[in-house]
Amino acid sequence: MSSIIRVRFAPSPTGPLHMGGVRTALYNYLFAKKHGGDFILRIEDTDRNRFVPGAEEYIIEALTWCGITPNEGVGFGDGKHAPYRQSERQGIYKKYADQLIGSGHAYHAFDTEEELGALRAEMEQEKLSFAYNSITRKKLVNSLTLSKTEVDKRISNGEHYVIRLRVPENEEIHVNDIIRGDVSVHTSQMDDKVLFKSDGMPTYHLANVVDDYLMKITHVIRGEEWLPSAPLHVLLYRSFGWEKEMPQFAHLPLLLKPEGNGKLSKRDGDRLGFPVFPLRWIDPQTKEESSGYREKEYYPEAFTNMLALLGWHPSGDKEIYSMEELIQDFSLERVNKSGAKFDPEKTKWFNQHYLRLKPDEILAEHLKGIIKKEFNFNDDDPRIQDDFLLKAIPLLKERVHFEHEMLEVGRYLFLRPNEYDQQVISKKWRDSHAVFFKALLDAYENMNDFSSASAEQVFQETAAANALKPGEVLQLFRVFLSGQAGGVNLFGMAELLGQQEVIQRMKVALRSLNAI
RNA sequence: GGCCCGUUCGUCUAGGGGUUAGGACGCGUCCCUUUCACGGAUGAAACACGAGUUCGAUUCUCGUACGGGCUACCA
Repeated sequence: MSSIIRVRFAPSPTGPLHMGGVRTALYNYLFAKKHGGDFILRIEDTDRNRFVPGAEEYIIEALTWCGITPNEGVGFGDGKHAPYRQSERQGIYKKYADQLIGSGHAYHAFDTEEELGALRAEMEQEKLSFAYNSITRKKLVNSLTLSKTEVDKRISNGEHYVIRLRVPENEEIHVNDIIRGDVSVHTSQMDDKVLFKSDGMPTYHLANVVDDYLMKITHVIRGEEWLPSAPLHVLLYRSFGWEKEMPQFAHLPLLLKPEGNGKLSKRDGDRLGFPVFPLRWIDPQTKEESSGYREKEYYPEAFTNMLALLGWHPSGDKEIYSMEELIQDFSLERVNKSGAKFDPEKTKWFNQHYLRLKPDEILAEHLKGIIKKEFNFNDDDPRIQDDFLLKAIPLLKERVHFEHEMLEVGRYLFLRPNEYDQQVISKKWRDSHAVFFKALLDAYENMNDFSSASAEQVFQETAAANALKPGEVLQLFRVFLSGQAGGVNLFGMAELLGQQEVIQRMKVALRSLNAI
């Protein structure tokens, strides 16, 4: 009786989703698709203080851009288990918290945040740490130390309270993790976590377990930062009597910053010069802008390919993976245990790879857009016509990692040079070369078929006729055409520019050298 | 501090009791190209340390070191 696989990605809308979150979503998605299961997007917005407007929309847009599309959940059509936003499920949780109180697995606690904070500070003074647990709960203000009438009175008086899990004494709690195997924690190390807050909202722990149960989640795939609270969740399933329905856990290794130590964070990206977010984000409060992979012209397939391999690896050497192939090959068993430092260089390499795979027609179309934006050419300008652009792309696409670099690298294909590389001129130019270039000009003017091959042939012949090795004048020719010492294939460029333009550019250059 | 998790080239990783420890990014050299890039070839570059088990450990076990995570009425 294999029930259908159901997984969920459950971010909280406290800001833009960062790439670590995207990877978690990706692994969930891959696992679900691999097994023909469901992938659900649930929004965990139980913390009203940290709610950030726009964050939920950002999450949906980011997943969509990456091609990681939930088939159920917020923003992706209603499913059987709607709503998928925890703030809209608020009425559900209290009942379950009360169930735990009824069965003796949880209790009311009246200690205020301030009181506990003071206690904590006090103990820290003496180098001790405070935990609300099986020892300290006996000395604090809760339904275990207060009489039933006192508790009822406080509650009916509207006094604020929280509901805490009553962690059993002296037990080993085991979590069977698909990636890490058996992980166990002794209950003496656990504290009586708050399940239900005094503002009427559940905490993550309660809401998460209840929703996963209600939504029939079979596998919880999430970041390693949740591993320490996994035993608590196991305890919750047990306390509810849901052990048979308990999902399997898989805790993913963290994404680490490229340099130094620690978890990859918002700050690293713009400091180190790469995005940590899939999409650009402008903080609604501070107006601070964080760059995104999409706006930096990374392709989503390059981004997801890179992300998939950061923590997971197939048994072979294959590295270029389409989403379909990832779904084919993915397995949680092959997810690594250790954290992975993110490498921006390799991400660029992935992008370069996918750029070369793009059809020239697409790149030409995009280049047209870039040029129009940059130069204000007329619509009928020959330099933005398809046939011209289509010939330019092969010259450019091999030398760039990103589309916008095509213009940076090949600016001179579209504009005449306004200055010439002086190093080349002073190193290579001899007044005696004027004879050769005048002859070349002449020869080019008289050509009928001006192609890359014929232009090169004529160049060679003219050089020979002038007793010159081509190498002596080739780079000068390049500088005359482009202004630059290096660049795209020289005679390919000549063919692209065309006979008349080549002649024009040569004349301008030779005049500036007083050679003609 | 306590608890939990981890540790193969600089980075991502494959491998797994006996291997010249493999690949990719990056870096170096050479070839191609009279440029640059692409491509091709090639080089440098790793099993954290110490015990134990074993004929033999990078691989298994235990410690140590180091790294990371968690330790809120945040997720």
